[in-house]
Amino acid sequence: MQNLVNVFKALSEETRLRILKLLEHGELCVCDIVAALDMAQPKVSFHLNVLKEAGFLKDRKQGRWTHYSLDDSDFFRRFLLMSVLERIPKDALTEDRKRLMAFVRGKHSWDDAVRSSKGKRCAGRCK
Amino acid sequence: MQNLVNVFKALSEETRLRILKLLEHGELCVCDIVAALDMAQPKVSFHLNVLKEAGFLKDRKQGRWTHYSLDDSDFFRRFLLMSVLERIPKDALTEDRKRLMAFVRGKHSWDDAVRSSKGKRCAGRCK
DNA sequence: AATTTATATAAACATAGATTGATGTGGAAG
DNA sequence: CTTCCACATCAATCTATGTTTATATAAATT
Repeated sequence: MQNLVNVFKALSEETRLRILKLLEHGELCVCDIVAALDMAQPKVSFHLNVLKEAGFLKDRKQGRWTHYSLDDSDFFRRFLLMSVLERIPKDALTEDRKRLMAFVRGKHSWDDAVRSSKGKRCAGRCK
Repeated sequence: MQNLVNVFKALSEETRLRILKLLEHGELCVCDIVAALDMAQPKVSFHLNVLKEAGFLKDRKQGRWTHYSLDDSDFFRRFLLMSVLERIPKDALTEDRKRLMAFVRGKHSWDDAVRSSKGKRCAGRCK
């Protein structure tokens, strides 16, 4: 029963709903999410962990990066995710998406400029 | 968005899930729920109010009593209720039901004893 | 009107959850 | 093997939520 409670607890915080919505169209690394939400990194890591523990997210580690994505392995959670994502007002995430896109663009142009000379690094806010 | 958050917040507490489960088969007055949960009355009233504010319960006042029941007017909440009720392990509520039944039995036998002489009053733990 | 009963509300207190700032870890680059 | 970077974790603080005790309200009975 406590398990069920934790599922709902994970969904009862605005930051976490924003994270889920950001991940709607595919995986993102932590620094992407930090940039999109414009929040301190430990704060974001905290919420990512809550969502992961509750079974809503899975992570994939690759080198220095950790990529998070929606975990659709459980039917109940998947349904909850669906109804959450569709119920978040569209304009609530406009700024997040704007920041995310700007950040990702930054990463790519940086990559292009220094490709094969210095390798990859995180752009913009990651310093 | 905060509205959506509150829906999940209401479901992320064990006492409140127990209340919902108790109401699965029909309305109950506050004193019934207090007896079933074996908790202080203000505590129960607090949780009933959280569930009501979140749109999961409605109330019906009749004389000195307030009867609460599941509010099935909204589709989303109704679905949430369904999946919650079906996911609560059966044995988790055995004691609650036992206490509820004992209490309700108490009310009736008391009623029978004094019917039409003193009118109705709450039995057992309500003193 | 005074009293009793069912429930609600308020204030004080306790606990759990979230935020922040500092530090730790592990991989990759130099 | 040292440094840098992405991320995680920790300890301290702050805030929100739940609990308790006492009191208020309102209906019904006396």
